[in-house]
Parts: sequence; structure tokens; C-alpha cells
Amino acid sequence: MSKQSKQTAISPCRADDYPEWYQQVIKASDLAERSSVRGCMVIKPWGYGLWENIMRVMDSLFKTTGVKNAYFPLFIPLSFLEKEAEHVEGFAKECAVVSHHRLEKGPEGNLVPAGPLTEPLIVRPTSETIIGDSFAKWITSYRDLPLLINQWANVVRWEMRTRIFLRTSEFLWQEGHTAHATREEAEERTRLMLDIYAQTAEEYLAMPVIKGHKTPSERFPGAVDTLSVEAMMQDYKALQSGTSHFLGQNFAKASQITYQTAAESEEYVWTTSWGSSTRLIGGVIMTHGDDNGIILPPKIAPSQVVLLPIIRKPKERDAVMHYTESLAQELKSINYHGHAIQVEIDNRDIGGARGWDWIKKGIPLRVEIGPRDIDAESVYIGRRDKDPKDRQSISRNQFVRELTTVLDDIQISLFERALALRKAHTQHIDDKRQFIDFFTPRNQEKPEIHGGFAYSHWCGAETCEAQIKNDLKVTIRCIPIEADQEKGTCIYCNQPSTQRVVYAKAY
RNA sequence: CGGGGCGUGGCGCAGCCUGGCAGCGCGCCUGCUUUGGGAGCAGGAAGUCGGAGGUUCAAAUCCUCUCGCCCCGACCA
Repeated sequence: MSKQSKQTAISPCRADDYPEWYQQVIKASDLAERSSVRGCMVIKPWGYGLWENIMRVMDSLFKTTGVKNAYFPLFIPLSFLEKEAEHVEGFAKECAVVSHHRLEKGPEGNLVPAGPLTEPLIVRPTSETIIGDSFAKWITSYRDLPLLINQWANVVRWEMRTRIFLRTSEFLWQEGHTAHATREEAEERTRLMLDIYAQTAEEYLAMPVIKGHKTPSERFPGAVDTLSVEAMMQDYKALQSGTSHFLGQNFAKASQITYQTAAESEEYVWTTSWGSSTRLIGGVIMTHGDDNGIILPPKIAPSQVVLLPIIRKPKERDAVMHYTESLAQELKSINYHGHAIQVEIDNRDIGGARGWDWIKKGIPLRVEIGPRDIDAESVYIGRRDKDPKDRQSISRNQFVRELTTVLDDIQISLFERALALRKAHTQHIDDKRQFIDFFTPRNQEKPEIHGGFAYSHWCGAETCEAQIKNDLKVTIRCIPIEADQEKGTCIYCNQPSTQRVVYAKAY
């Protein structure tokens, strides 16, 4: 019985050791696990179901703006990457390289690579260059523009240190690539896709974000401008949750993507690229999770409801299961934001551990069904956004009737809770001393959760930015789009500034 | 790549200093008893102690080499 005295399902709790809490939550939730392959993860069915729903949401939003899906090769000739100078610089250090195409028995019976390739291939870290190669062939006339393409794929970036969902050597993502006749149109597309990321984050993941421009030092290698959406996690650190790049004509020139205008001149196209990844799942975990595990926003949860039949005596089994199955059927016919409610039935005979399993998995609603409920035509429900012990009995009819309303209510409560946290840990700071204090933990040995978002002025100099990063591990997350122009002086050097930027520690 | 730590049934660990039958908790399987909330009792399965070599009558333990992982830095969606 000692376990029953435990206060929370996840140990350590967030306040005690946030990074360890994150690992434990993932383990307890059955979302994913480390693979035997260095730096890689296995996404388990519950986690993949979550990703499928996120994909479904974004895919349909992309398509409403005219984007079509396609697929390009995993391998990119080394020479392609070399075409854009800054691009090479940015990605070269983290590329996996394929150098051979065959294995042979070695002297000790082990397999050794043989058949060296004449030109090594890299495993795509991103696909601008290989897609650019196709774009160059597909685009000849102004009538071919705009070209709006997206691909759902895996990419590989050989990171030094990895964390499940946040930074793994291989991850799943979508990358959109578009080509346009004019600069304005490409810039507009860059903004449009950023808005879709913000919409996905806020309306579906219940994760409030700030839209903004990256500073030159944080820009995508080869981009003219990088936009991002930034969310605050519960340790007050920022998570970049989607990026949209205006690439100017850099990649058009590198890949010779040209078109003929109506006036018969030959011009380079203007391109954009934009991506978001399984990292979003890490964002969901760290935005909504509590000390009992993850909490999934109903709109993207693989299942919204789990039914837990309570069978005390064998003779009750049939009646309880029948009631449970008929309720499941009824629920599955309910439309929730364009899709059927997904229902799980868990009749494992493992006592109370069953309920906790689903709490840790973050399912929005748990419904207990026992003989008493059947007699009363009722159900006993627990909401994941409330305390595990906070459950109530309501009539079956009312439950069915109000189900989508309750789910929407959970969705909204999660968003508002996250927004409140962000507000509580966001400050306008104009004093350098105060700025340093804000980002300095009181306990240097074992830093407590501290900091947040600081809206402060920046002179625009890379040296100030670098100094702050060096001194405090704080970076400029973005130059917010939706903010007033306001004159001030740089938080670090006192030089004039035209706008506040968002400073934070980041993932 | 620099600094630190760790590799022992599925998971978490003890045992190592001082060599002597491979253990504990959880999980898993079976049976009985329980059942509105993380059950109890009994029985059971599951380990070449990361790998290779060495010292020894005897190695999880000592020595050498090696591989992998985790944490802190630098790098990054």
C-alpha cells in the first residue's frame, strides 16, 4: 500500500528536476522511447497517433492555401549542398554521409563497407537543394508560378546531445517549399505559413505562441529572413515551434531556378521554405504536463475518452461490458471538429493501476462504468485537466449530449492555463541589473526554475546579442511582429533601439 | 570534441573497496482471495554481470584494452 501514499504519478516532480521529469513523463506516457540506435527514438503507437493528428491538422491547413504534397529523395549529392555557401556552413557539421553502396565479409568475418561511391551522398538534413533541383526543371514560365509544395518526411541532423522529441538525430517533420514570381508574394507566403503554425499551435495544441523575426545570427543558413513561433514551456524556457523562411533569390541562384516573364525576360524566382517537426510533441508535453504525466489537448489526442468497466463479480461482467460497448458505439458516432470521437475500452483486470495508466497517458476523459452506474443510467467521469480524485457522476444522456462541450472546455482551459503561465513570467525590463537578476538562478549549483520572457530593447548589434548569450545563456528568441514600435535604449549597451525584442533561455 | 558519471533478468538498483553459490524492489506468468480506484497471499519464469584479453584454485569484484549510454559545456528544429 505504500504506493498509494505517493502524491503524484511522476517522480521527480517538475519543480524538483524539470529535465528528469520530462524523461519520466515520456516513459510513463508510452509515447516514445530511446532506440538502440544512437540519438534516435522509437515513436510508439500512442505517440505516433498524436503525430498523425498533428499531421492531419497541418496538412489540411496547408492544402487550404493551395499547397500540394510531393516526395523527394532521402539522399542528396554532396555537390548539391555545396551550391549555397551559407547553407553548407550551417549544416555541414551535422550531416550523415553515405560513402559506400555495398558490404563485404572482412578478414574477421565481420561486414565492412565496400564499393565506394564516386560522389558521396548525404542524408537530407533539409531539402532546399534537392527540391531546388526539381524546381529548376519544373519551372520555365511565369505561368508555372507560384509553385507550392510540401513534403512529409524524416530528416537527419547529427546532433551532439539528444533529447526525445526535442532534439534527435532523426526526426519527422514537414517541409514546405514554394517558388514565386515576386519578392512580395514570397514574403507574403512566408507570413502566411507562419500564421498557420501559430494557428496549429494555439487552436489545436493549446500552446500560445509569439510570432516574430529571428535576428541575423539565429537565421536559417541561406535565408534572407527567418520567422518563427516561440512558446513558453513550464520551466519558462522558450521552444521554437515552427519556422518559416524567406529565402530571397539565394537558392534560386544556387539551383538556377529561373522563369520567363510575360515580357519575355528571364528572371530568378523567389523562394520560401517552412517546417515544423515532432518537436511539437515535446512542446505539448512541456506546456501541459503536470506531476501526474502528460495532458493531451482533446483536438489532437489519439483518443478523447477511455471507458473503464468496473467488474467486481463474474456475473456482473456481461451487463457491464454490454453497457460499456453500447456507450462506446454511441460516442463513436459523435462528430468532434470534423472527426469521430475516438474511444478506448480498457477492461484489463489490474485494479486502480488502470486509471493511473490513462492519467499518465494524458487522455482527456476517463469514464468509469460499474453496476451502480448501470442501475442509475449514469457514468462516473474524470477530466485530465483536473485532479485525479476530482470525479463526478452524471447521467449517461447528459454525458453524451455534453461530451463535445466538455472536450472544448478542456481544450480552452489548457490554452488559458498556458497563457496565464506565460503572462506570469513575462516582463518588460529596462534596467540591466534587473535583466541580469531575472535570468540568474539563486542556486547556481542546482538552478531552480527561473527567468521567463523579457521584453527588452536591443540595439541591433550582434556583439550585444553574443555577449548576453555568453553571460546569461539568454538569446533573442524573436523580434515580435505584433508589437508596437517603441523607442528605447539597448538593455546591455544603452545604444538607441526602435523596438523591444523577446529575450529568453531556449531549448 | 573537453569535463564528470554509469553499464548486473523487462525497469530501477545493491553487491565491487576486502575475489568464494548472482541478489533486492517493481514489473511479468499461474492459482486463490479481493475489487468504485496505483490490492493481498502463495508459487513461478526470466541474467553468458556491456565486450575482449589478462592475473588467480576461483573474477560481477583486481589489471589492461575496447564499446555504449547518461549528465555538464560548445552545436542545433
